[in-house]
Amino acid sequence: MFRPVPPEVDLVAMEEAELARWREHGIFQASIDQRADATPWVFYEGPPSANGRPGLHHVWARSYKDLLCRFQTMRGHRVERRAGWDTHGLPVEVQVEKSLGISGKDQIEGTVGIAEFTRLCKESVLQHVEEWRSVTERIGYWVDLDRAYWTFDTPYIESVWWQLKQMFDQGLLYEDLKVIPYCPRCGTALSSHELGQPGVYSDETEESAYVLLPLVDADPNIVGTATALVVWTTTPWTLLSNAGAAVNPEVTYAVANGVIVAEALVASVLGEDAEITKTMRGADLVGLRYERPFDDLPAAAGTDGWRVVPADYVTTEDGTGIVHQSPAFGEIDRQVAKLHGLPTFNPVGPDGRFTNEVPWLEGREVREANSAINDALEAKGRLLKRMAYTHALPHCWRCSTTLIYWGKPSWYLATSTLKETMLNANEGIDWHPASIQHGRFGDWLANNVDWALSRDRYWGTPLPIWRCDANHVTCIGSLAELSTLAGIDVTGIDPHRPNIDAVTIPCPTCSETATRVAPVIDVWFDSGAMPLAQVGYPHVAGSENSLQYPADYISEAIDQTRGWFYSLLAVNTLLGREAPYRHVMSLGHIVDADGKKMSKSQGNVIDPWEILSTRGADALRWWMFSQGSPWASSRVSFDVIDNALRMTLLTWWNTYSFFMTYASLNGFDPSDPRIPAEAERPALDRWALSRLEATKTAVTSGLEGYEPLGAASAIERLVDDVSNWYVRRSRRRFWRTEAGAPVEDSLSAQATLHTILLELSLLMAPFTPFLADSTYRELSNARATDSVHLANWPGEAPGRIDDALEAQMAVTRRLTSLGRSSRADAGVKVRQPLARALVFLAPGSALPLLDVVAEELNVDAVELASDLAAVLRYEIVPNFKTLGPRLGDRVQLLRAAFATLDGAEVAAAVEQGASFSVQLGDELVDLGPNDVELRMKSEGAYAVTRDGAEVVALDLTLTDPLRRRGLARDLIRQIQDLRKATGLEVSDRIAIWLTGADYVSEHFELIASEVLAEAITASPGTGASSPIDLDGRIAEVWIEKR
RNA sequence: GGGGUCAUAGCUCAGUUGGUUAGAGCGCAGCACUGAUAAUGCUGAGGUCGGAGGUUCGAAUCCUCCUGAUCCCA
Repeated sequence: MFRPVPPEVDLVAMEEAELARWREHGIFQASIDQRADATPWVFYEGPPSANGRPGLHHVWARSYKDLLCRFQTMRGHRVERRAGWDTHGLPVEVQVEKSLGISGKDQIEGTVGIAEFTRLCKESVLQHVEEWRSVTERIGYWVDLDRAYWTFDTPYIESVWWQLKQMFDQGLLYEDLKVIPYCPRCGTALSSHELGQPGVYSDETEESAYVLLPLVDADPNIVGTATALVVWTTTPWTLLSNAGAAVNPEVTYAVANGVIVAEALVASVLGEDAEITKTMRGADLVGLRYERPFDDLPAAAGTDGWRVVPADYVTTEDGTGIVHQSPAFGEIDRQVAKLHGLPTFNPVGPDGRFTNEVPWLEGREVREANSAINDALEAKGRLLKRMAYTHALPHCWRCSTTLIYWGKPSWYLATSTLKETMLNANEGIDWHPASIQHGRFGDWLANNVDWALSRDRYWGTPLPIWRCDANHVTCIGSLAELSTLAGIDVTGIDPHRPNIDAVTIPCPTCSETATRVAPVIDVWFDSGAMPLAQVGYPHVAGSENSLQYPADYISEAIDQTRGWFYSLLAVNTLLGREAPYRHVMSLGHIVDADGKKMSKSQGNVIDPWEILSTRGADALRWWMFSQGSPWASSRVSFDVIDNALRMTLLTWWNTYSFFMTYASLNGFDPSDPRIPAEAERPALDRWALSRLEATKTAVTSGLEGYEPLGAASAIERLVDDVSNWYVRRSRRRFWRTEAGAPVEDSLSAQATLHTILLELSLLMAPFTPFLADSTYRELSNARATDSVHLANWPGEAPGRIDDALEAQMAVTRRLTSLGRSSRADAGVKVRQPLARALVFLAPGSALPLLDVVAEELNVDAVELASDLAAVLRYEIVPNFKTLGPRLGDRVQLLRAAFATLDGAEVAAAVEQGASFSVQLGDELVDLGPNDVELRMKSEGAYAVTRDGAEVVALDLTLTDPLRRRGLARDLIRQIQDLRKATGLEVSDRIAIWLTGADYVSEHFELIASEVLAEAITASPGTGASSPIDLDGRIAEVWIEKR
């Protein structure tokens, strides 16, 4: 029934065989289908952007996703997992640009054309997805790749459109300026990534200006004799669009020389001798009105600008402490303006030159106009001073032109209006680690600003907004809706650019022709829309039934806090839905062995295939789950993975191989009626089963509680306990060669180990799905179509729990360890039997299994000693946990006071549960038995080792019989070595001739049985002999195979 | 520049609500075992818990600042 399994395992080959079998028999699909009516446990796959090869950090996230999905499946849930691919976005475009050897919008539109460009983008994504599929499969990440959602699919895009339309209809989608780093020569915005390129920032000298803003109708009680504010700007060209002045409400401002600046900056702005005539707080200045520096730009009726507004970001590090606000040319300015209702003016065109709104500067490049603007201010008496100022400015990496910050019309989502809703939703989310909830994520939500949605690019979901010349705006929710309005059927078109740009509609308001606005949308919206869009809601037939919302679980790396974790919440909050996920696991990053981030440029990237093709997926997965907290960043190297593999997986496999070897030899049958019931088995078996049960509980609660490390650690301990204690202590019970050995005992051991290994395969299934399945099927004699992944999570067997026995075994193992330490100290080998060991236990301790201690320590008797005073001295240690609260700072006196006590006397009192008193300073204090702990100090001739109150004392007295037994054992070991050296099989019988060992002749029978000798003859044999050194005496032995 | 997280043995990491002896594995040293054996076990050395203050009878643990790493944002 069982077949032998070699102790060496080729994990990679085994995994590939399992993969093939899973594929052939559709195990993944079966694991879902067989639970068709079960309660769903909903998982969302955060779509990876497939614009490059999958790295180790992707394997990391995918492993944690798979872990809990497999676990919950085995717990009896239906866990559908649809794969997804994030296909749009700038990184894809950049890659295509690179491969074409082009760069910039001019070349995309002029040389290549949008149609060809987007076609190439799609092709590029598809090319990488193949690699993703194969890594995904190889690591055993079960996710439905065949039904994957693709963000470029028409039903997906239509769902995104529909979702946007819901927001538009509620007035949550609007157009405003967005301030961006902009190259006026190339006419393009630069991404933050482009700004991060080396050499982008370099020093530039500009003519800065200290500008006077004359106060209008100011209350002298507030401003004293001041007639003007002073602002400083390094960009005088933005003064034409000045809309307000910002002060820090907390900063102190001063009146000097008739103007207002921050008190701390009076000397630097107005000179050392400027006299301060009045001071006030910034808050007092808020609301003051002033005359705008230039009035070329007409202000619309009702405009409420040119006043002082508060802004916390204003500092007194440079300038005047009052900051000129030009919302079209500074992102912070824009936000301040939005908050306080300041107007926005933008007299600068896309070419970076003034428009005809400012006739005297029309056509001039803005930075070049600074000097003329300062001249004009000076002529009007509005310039306090002008000076050259040098600072680092960003430059276009293509053409080296100095960038300007420029307000470009963009589309926004009004997320900030739903800030409170999102904060409330966040309260209901279970974060792992918990600190994210009110830390990184909570802070991000609390500081929420509206989502800049539009991107002036090509490869993305087109913004479904159509607009006519009269500026009437129409938002479209589907291709069908578009067809109706357009009067032609466009339901079959690819909705990407440029196709969609060609579709025009008569404006529903004025009937003039409306065309689509140019932008596509931020790819993060694509991913945030996935709960509805992955099923094509609401357009796709049946999508309302297949919609699963919200997710029970999502997991991604921590950088997704502001990425997918946010976009999911924002999109679905804007849709008026509850929080889209209940539990989140936020993962740390994988870094290299030196703690450095892995990056292509550093050349320290480990290709997952290097590990998968040499160690296999289970080794990689197990390392991930067992190495540390998922949310801490983890250093990876081949060494640490090998270690994890050896430590637990190979030990597990070795134990399994051991079982299979003897189960096969013995013809073990788990249904053998002679197998004793679990409760009737020997203590060692019941202990192992209790450990199994405790482990099961720990693994279950660890995975239920999103704490995989605790679960993995519990398994590590079990594997170690089973291999290095249970099997080690039970080995002889598996042999079945000793005549007259009770068959029930052997059957107990085999049945116990079988149960443990079988249930362990279930517990390991979510962690190491390959090894688990391979061992499970062998152990359960399952068919190829069966799988551990179709099995249910093992049920509880509370009857197995035996805390008392576990405590006994724990004491037993601690004493064994102490005894070995004693032997090591005394230099007496374990092979040498000793007459007795004395053990002393802590008060209230569980009783050790004395026969086990005796066997492990190779002593004839273990005595539970009650009086060790002869060999040991008592030490009394205060229990600070009880005494601290009671005595307060007097606990510091205890140490000295205890030194004066009679240890033996106090110990006697304590053991009887009596109290005693101690002098603390001038006070006599009564202490109860719980207030102290008894410990032992070694003294005397025994080999004594202690740990806390537990003590093992070995009687080192050696008698001649003991010595002879020791030598006999030595002889046995050396003959065994000879057997192996001469190439004998373990079951071969031999005959022995022996000289020079007569003094152990009383043990010849034992020796014969241990080395499988049919006879021992105390005379020389024939042929060559081997010398055996027995404690200095040389014996000669001849071995002959029978 | 702002915010988050982290810092524990040579290395990789645990450490539950604060309790006086801070643990594991690897590595290192020594020893043992020898019917899972190019496997395994045991024992040992090794830490002022990044630094400085504070709270407390008591701090790896709570608070503040500093230093460094890292992530996010500017």
